[in-house]
Amino acid sequence: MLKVCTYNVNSIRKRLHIVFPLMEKVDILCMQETKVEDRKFPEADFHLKGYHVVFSGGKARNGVAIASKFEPDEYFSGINGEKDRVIAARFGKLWVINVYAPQGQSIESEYYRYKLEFFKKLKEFLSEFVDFKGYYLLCGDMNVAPEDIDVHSPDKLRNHVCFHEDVKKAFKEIVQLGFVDVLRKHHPKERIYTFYDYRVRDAVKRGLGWRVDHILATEKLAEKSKDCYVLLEYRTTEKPSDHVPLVAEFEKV
Amino acid sequence: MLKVCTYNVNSIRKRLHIVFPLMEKVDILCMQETKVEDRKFPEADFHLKGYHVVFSGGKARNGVAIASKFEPDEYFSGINGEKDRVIAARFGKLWVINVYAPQGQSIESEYYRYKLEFFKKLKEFLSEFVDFKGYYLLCGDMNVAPEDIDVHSPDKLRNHVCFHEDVKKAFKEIVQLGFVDVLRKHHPKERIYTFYDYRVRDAVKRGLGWRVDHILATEKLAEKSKDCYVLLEYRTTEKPSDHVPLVAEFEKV
DNA sequence: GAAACGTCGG
DNA sequence: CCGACGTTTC
Repeated sequence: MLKVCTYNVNSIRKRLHIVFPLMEKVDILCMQETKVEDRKFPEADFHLKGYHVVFSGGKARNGVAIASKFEPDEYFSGINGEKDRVIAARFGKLWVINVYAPQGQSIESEYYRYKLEFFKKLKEFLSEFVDFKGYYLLCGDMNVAPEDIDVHSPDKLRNHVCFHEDVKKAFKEIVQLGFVDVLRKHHPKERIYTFYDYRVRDAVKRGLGWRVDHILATEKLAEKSKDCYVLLEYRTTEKPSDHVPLVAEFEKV
Repeated sequence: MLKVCTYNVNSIRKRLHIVFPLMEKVDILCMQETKVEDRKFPEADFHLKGYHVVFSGGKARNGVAIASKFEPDEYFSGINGEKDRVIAARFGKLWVINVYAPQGQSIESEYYRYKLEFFKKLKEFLSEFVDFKGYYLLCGDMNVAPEDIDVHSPDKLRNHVCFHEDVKKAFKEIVQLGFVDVLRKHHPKERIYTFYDYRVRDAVKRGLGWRVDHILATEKLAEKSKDCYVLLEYRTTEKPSDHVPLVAEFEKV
């Protein structure tokens, strides 16, 4: 069994106490918002624990990394001239593409236009790069809740940058290139959230969450998926990220 | 036996892991540089451990506090319109006056003039307030090393704001009002430091310290002093202050 | 070197 | 609320 996890760490340096216990449970960990320049990435800590890690980030914001129990055969980072939002690594026949999509701030803002542009560029990249007859995994913090079931109050949130029609459409176009939403394959109707905003008090207790982190697999790979679930305990330990790790299990490819 | 301690905590909120173990060893703890507004002072933590505490500070800088195992009979804070550099409490016949003197930045700076002015005002206050036939303790971070033996390199430091002639004179005038330097009573020739600057690497190991924290007693009280010593172990634990707690032991008054 | 704070961003 | 960072002070 192969376990792959996506987790927005909200600073890798402040989350090592969560990341290493998590690595004991999974084989490949895709991280977003590492918030660290490459030269300051805590690479040695991973090596000391016997893990491999590849990363790509800039100062203070964004940043992505993939940690793994086996060494990637190859990897690259960056699309569209930006190095801190996409990193991909190949493990044998499996390509793992890890994405941190822009949040977008507000519907009217420049950042939202940039977010929509990002999805357009990401779609172009994936159309080129992915062999939809192969084993490809697209995971990360997409900053999109695709359906009403994926947010706590859909009718109140239709103008939110992570739930607006335009961004849902942009995301859907990517899925429709040929991906399967692995969580929904196994839990089509369950309310499962991967993000509880720090700023809303007792968000977990009150169920005020979002499903914005995703694991998407090409069909051939999705056929091998056995389950997909969140690890909420990591959102409720000491000094948590405001995201929740999302795990998918696959038969070995 | 009564044990009184002076300790520049360099943020009370970041030093509770040191302050509470220290309180197990002493009866009265005078703290400087609490660096916290009164409304954010961690008063509840002291009460939870069964200690009394009085404090007076402003935002971010300075700030003084006195914690104790018995309740003070009375206390006040502030001299000269400044509330965050002096606090005093009476325990029966004993008055404890806790001071955080300005550092002074550099000999030429405005802050140094203010430092000299502070000592002048402090002297005036003490002349008025202290009954030199009674039991009074003046302790705190004075930011003055009174003699050559009190700094690691006297000849290199004659222009330092904590070792300049003018500030030594200002401090000496206060002592000569009628105080005894309790550490020097018991250890007249020993090199004992209470401060090792964070910025000098391996300062403790290399002996690059200063004696700028003091416990001064009126003569009647000094007669009852049994010993005075530093607790260097608290400068070498996890997350230390750059100062060292200084303890004086007295027969009960 | 370490602390508080203000600003920016999620 | 919780990050990173720049600034100020010691």
